[in-house]
Formats: sequence, C-alpha cells, structure tokens
Amino acid sequence: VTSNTRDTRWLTDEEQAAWRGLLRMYAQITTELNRQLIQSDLSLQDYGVLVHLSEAPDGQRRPFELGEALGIEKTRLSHHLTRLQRRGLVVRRPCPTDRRGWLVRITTAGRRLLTEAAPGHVAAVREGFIDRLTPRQLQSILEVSEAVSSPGR
Amino acid sequence: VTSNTRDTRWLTDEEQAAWRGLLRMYAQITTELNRQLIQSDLSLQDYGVLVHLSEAPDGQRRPFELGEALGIEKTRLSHHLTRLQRRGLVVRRPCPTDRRGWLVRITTAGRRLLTEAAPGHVAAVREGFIDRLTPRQLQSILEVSEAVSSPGR
DNA sequence: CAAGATTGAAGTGTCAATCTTA
DNA sequence: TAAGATTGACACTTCAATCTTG
Repeated sequence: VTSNTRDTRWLTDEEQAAWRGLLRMYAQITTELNRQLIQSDLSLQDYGVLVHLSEAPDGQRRPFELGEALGIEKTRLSHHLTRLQRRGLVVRRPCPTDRRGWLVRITTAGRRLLTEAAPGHVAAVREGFIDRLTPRQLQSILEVSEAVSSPGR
Repeated sequence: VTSNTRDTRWLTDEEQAAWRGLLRMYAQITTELNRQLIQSDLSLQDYGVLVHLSEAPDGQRRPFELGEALGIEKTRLSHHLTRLQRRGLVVRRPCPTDRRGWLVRITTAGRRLLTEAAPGHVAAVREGFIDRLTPRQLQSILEVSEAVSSPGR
C-alpha cells in the first residue's frame, strides 16, 4: 500500500526524540491539567468547549465550528455536547439559517463554572507549560501547530 | 485555594495561541495516526508500547519504566498491557530481582506486527509532522518537551 | 509507610450506520 | 452526493480501592 521496509525514510535520532518528546509531554501535562480541573468538576475538554463558546458572539457557535477550533471530530463533540447539556452547562437549539444544523450556547451556569475554574486552570497552564518556555520557544510552538494542523486537513 | 480572578496572570494572546495551537494540533495528528495504524490493527498507544519494548534489552521492561517513557500512568498502562497480552503481543512474567513487580516482554507476534506497521506509520508521522517542520522547529519541540515533562514530575 | 502493580466501575472516545437538508 | 449532526455498541481511560513487597 505505502512503502516497504527497504525504502522507508526512518526517523533520525533528532526527529525521533522530538516526536516522542511531544507525545510524552502531552500525555503528562494533560494528566496534570485534568487533575487540577476536576476540582471545578471540569475536564480539559469541557474547559475547551466552554471557553470557545464563551468567546463567541452571544455565546453561540455551530458544532462544526467548535470541532474545527478544537481539532476534534463531530462524533466526539456530539457526545461531549450531550453530556455538557445534561449537566446544564450548554444548550442546543436549531440553527435558523441552516436547517441541517444546530447552535450551541453556553448557559449562565456554564459561564459561572468557567469563571470559577479559569484562575486555577490558567495558573496550572502557566506553571506546567507557558512559564517553562522562552518567548522564542513559544513562538516555535505556534509556528509548528500552524504548519501541522492548518493546511490540507 | 490558588489565586482569585483579580491577581491572575492571564495568558497573553501569543501564549494563548501557542497553547491552543498545541492542543488542536495534537488532537488532529493523533486522530490521523490512529486511523492509519488501525490498518495494522494497532493504536498509537499500542505502537508506543511495542516500540519501547522492542528497543529494550531482551525486549523486556518493567511497567513503571514503560510508563515513564510514555508519560502515562500505571493504571492505564496496566489495562493496556492486559489487552496487549490477551492479543498475544506481549507477555508478563514476575521480575526476578523485585518481587513487587513484573517484566513485560514483546512476543514474536508483537515484533512481527510492529515490523509490518512501522513503514506506514513512520511515513504518516513524516508526512503529518516531521516533514512540515524546519530543523530549528524540530529542535524547539525537543527542548520544549524536555523543559515541560522532565523536572519536577 | 512508600513503591510497583492490579482490578472493577464509571466516564470518555471511536467506528459504523443513520437521518435530514444543502 | 456531500455536509451537518446524532446514536448505539464497543473500546479505552480514569478514579478509588486493594494487594504485596521494599
């Protein structure tokens, strides 16, 4: 289907170290952040959804917009929204301009919970990630994320 | 517990863009890689465990070593090893030098599957990640992962 | 008591199938 | 037909509790 073993361009030591480092870092930091957020009864995914909604006009967005912003797929988001709605943190209503779709809105309770959680979460992101990096490294992360997750996807 | 809203050091636009970019990138690329690997009946986590075992002396490692290398916690790894063992890709045996623990070894079947999957997986990692980055950006990723996931954890 | 590791229950994510409208 | 979105079954992850040895 693709290439066979002989003509595979294997990763160099540097490439391998960077790639494995990324996987390891992500696993560790998300574990930490989830543990911290659970104090506010939120997961990192919950937080992401609520933040994006809270920044939208009227606190509303289409699911597919949310999915693109978060980099997750529609099925996962749909289940997630169902859970958030069951908890009263978001509501769904039919989209007036596209009858295939919906609008998701953050509720007052959702905003309240987000506001309560934000200081602790931001502090944890700073301590575990941001404040460990130089401005140059931060800039690199942004560049990398754009190079990797923007174009043909 | 931590800080209140007033004295929180919120993220700057650059910091926020970098952090959100990382989360989004990770979600997208792992989705892709999992889809590719499933052709070989492996997940990205399966692949990680098998690779680390395959590189170890005698193809063996202690679970806690694996967990540290992958950045995941013992509970998750334990369940994971149980599934891999059920599929015949690894085996567990009591550790002779520490009677609290185990040694996990990759089986012949595990090595065979890994060998089959590797070319396609490496090609996907190249196409989706490595080959989109400059050497300088790769270097930054490694630095960042070390700054974030090494010290006090 | 801490470290290495496992287990079961409950929560979360993925795949395939399905539905409706553009 | 493709796009937006949902659902159910199954697979994976997390938490809390537990067990055994250092």
